[in-house]
Amino acid sequence: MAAGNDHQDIKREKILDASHQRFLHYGYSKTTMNEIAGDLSMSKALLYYYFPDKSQLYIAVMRKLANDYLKNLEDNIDTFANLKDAFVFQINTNHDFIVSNYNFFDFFRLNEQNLPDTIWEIVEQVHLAELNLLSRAIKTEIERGAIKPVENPEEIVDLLLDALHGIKVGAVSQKKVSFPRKEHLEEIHAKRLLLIDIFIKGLMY
Amino acid sequence: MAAGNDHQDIKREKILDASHQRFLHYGYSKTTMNEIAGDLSMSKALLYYYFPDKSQLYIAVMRKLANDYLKNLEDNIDTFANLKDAFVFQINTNHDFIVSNYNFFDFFRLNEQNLPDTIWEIVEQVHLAELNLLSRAIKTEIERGAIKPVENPEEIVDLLLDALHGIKVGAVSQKKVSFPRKEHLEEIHAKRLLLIDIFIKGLMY
DNA sequence: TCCTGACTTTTTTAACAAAACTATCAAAAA
DNA sequence: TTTTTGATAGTTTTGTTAAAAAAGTCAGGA
Repeated sequence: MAAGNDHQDIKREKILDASHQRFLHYGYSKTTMNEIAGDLSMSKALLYYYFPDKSQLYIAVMRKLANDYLKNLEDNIDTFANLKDAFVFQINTNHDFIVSNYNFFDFFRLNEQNLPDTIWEIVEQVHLAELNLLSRAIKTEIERGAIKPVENPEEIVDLLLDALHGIKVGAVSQKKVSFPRKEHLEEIHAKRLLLIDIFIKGLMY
Repeated sequence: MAAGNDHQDIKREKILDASHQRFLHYGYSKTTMNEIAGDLSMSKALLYYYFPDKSQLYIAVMRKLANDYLKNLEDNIDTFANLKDAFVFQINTNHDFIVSNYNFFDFFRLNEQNLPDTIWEIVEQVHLAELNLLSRAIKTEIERGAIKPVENPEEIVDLLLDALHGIKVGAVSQKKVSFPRKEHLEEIHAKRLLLIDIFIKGLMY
């Protein structure tokens, strides 16, 4: 029983890896179940033995990425001496995450049709986790007496995350595109560091 | 000659008004030249006598809106005692402008296909004007000694405008939609005021 | 329990005709 | 000479349908 599940889990992982590669390079709608099965030298029907349908497979890949990202954040966010370092770590981690999975998220935008609705739940989940982690960091900093007490830390963090998310580069017309181009990521990252700097000072005494 | 041009200008204004109404209610691609002509009880061919084509007509409407908006900003932005009031005036003005032309801008988003490319020039123009006005406000405040000197005021204003633009409300999935829903505008406005407050404090000594 | 080939059902694509719309123009009206 | 229009040419969008591709199922084999 246990050995059987182990074997199943290993196979599931292999399927997730192969799917990840396909989705990363070609996106959801340009990846077929036959192609994934072909990469793994297995029949398409076997994919349906391990995953109920294509959308659930995609979601499973996404969930794995999200878990890795959150794990990284949770393991480190409490280790910093002050609020600014914690916030800087969050945007650095986020930046690295986006860079290494750029194509995956490039496809994962409004342009892509037929994306399963449930992915938004994962995004929501990640967002809530980030909100909690950073709110806790603010509360700690207030107790420490380093910044002014605020009635609602979650509100402040939500505001900051929105603001960070709004940072774009280039001309206005370029800013309208939903997902930033790869060559702009570094510049966006730099601007976010600047925003963090000003924002944190605004919270201080 | 002068009387002739006057008459032409009046007619052009009437066409712009009728077009504005149509574009406001139905958007660019769902408005036909026949409908505009019908509203004015004139032939479609006459529209082409006053405007070279449909896109130029749309752009003319847009330019008129932009000019009114900028005029309002330029006339008042220098009359404030401090930087915060100037910034608050900017977002209030912007808010009112969006509210009263909501449908126009609701259509004016990525969903709308076939929008003439040249409209981005107008958006860019408005953005640059805002950038200049607000940068000047910062410079004034620095001379006044109220905030810390910054090497590049334009950079700061650009950052703030991006951040303000990123402010959304509701769940993450809702935030993905390009243009905010009408019932969220007030909440967004409130959050922007909060962001301004923190941001300005971050610029102060 | 794990796996497959063959099969059914659903979705996407391509081609093309019909309809709607933009844009033009010669000529009439003012 | 300037302003206006009906008729019409040219282009884009829409609707239809058949073929191709892909998703998803299933009976049965190892």
